[in-house]
Amino acid sequence: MNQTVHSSKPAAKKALGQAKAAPPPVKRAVKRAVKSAVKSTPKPSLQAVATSRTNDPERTMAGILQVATTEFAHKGLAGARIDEIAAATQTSKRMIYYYFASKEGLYLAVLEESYRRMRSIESALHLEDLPPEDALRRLAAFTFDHHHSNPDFVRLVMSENMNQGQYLAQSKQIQKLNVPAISAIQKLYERGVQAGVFRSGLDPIDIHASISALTFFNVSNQHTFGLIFKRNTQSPQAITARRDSVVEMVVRFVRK
Amino acid sequence: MNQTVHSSKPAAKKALGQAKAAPPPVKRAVKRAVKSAVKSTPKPSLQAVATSRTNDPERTMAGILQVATTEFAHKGLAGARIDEIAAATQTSKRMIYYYFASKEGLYLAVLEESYRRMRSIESALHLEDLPPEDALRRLAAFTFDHHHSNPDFVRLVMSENMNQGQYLAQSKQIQKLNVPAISAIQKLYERGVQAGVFRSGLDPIDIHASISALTFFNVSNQHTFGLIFKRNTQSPQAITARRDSVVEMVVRFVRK
DNA sequence: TTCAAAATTAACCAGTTAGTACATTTAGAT
DNA sequence: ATCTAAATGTACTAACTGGTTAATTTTGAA
Repeated sequence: MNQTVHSSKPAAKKALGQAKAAPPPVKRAVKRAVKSAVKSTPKPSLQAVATSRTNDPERTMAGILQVATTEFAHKGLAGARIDEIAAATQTSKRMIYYYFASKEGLYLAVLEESYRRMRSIESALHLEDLPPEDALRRLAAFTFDHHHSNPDFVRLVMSENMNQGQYLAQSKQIQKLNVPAISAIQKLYERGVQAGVFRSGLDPIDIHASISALTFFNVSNQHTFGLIFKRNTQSPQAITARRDSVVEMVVRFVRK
Repeated sequence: MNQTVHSSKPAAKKALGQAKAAPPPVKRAVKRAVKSAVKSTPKPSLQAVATSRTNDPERTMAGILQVATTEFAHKGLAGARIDEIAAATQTSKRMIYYYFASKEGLYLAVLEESYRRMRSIESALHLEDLPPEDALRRLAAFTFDHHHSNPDFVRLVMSENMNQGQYLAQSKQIQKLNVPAISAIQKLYERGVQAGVFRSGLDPIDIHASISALTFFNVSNQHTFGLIFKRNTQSPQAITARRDSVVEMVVRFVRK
């Protein structure tokens, strides 16, 4: 008869396979939260609080996402523990399942949120205002710093590659976000070619791949690399030197 | 009284912290196996086999390691399942613990074995026979192919970086292996500088880092990258183009 | 031939972990 | 003021999972 979609244990595995475990409550809650954010959000004063509960779905979800991001970034999907996420939250495990339906659902939400945040930061670089080579240097240096100061994002991407991209593949959202990133470098490159400072015939995506590779690896493989070559790859000097080297490499690659 | 080193549950956590879970049986078994490999290895003929057991510790261990390598490479340390490894083996779960003491012990053994195998392949490149730039091209192209055709190794390294290198840090063995790798590129680079074709003042380890980054990323991030840029990064043409680009990038970086 | 150590098997176990049932409280709409 | 849906807390569970116990068979050496 009318069960709640599925009966007992196989729930998680189903969600995994279907990518459609997204619970209705989520959207409604978000909508409401936006509203409440507009209207002066009457939070109880610290004094008045004693034993009463405060419903704040937006904050609850945001809190869960924040904690979960750290957990998944540090331990990966398989290594992360829902109980530990719940414990580090202001709320309970029940709420995680209420909003995100499953461990996989939460992981996907974390992935989406992280990608979204990263791309939104990337936007305001104003490469158009600079001469092509300067713009390229700036882009490379910025990407380097970007990865370096967002290790959790890097680790989430590593984790997702361990998962063979199966969760990213489920998210239409994320895949839309990344088209603008490439158009920036494309315009920059074409500008350089027309100015006669860049050699022609290169593929913007290939250039982007190289920049990503050089800057991503610096964070993603810091542990094994540092260990094997007995070198502190994370000292300020090492970081600066490495960034200069990466920028130089990228520029020399496209320069005529 | 005389227990087998440790008594009940904390065994795994101990192995993790101490790096000294290596069970005595291992070395003895290896020694013996070498011997038996010399003396015509009396394996039972296929016909004669029926219900009797055959002791072959070397093969048992090798089989476990092989299966475990695949499992850990695909699912990482946390995602891997001892039961699944055991099931895919000719032998039983008990044997895994007999030889490797714990999940972590097995993981470390896999890591060591993989690093060892990779480095031993890298040896015979004969870069000395080529002019510096050709040698550099060859080294870069080889490294690219090497990573591309050993995705399991790449994934193990990714996994270990997710673990923040804590298992690699336990292995003296592995850390010794990697010094020769850098001396090759160092000699090559110095040769190029003296020949006047490479610019001076570069750091061989930095060059190595760039080569590794460009070639490693191509495998490690193939899933997320391909998905986001809607590009098949693994077609033969794409691979060839990418390799050419990487080689060109490296050469242009060091060239005068 | 005997015998002890090494190798192996099969059944078992206790802690962990994702997920749930159920009861309760909050809050906006009428 | 009332009422209903959304939000939340507590306690629970079934399955999984790393690891073990105890008994058995092989094997090489004396």
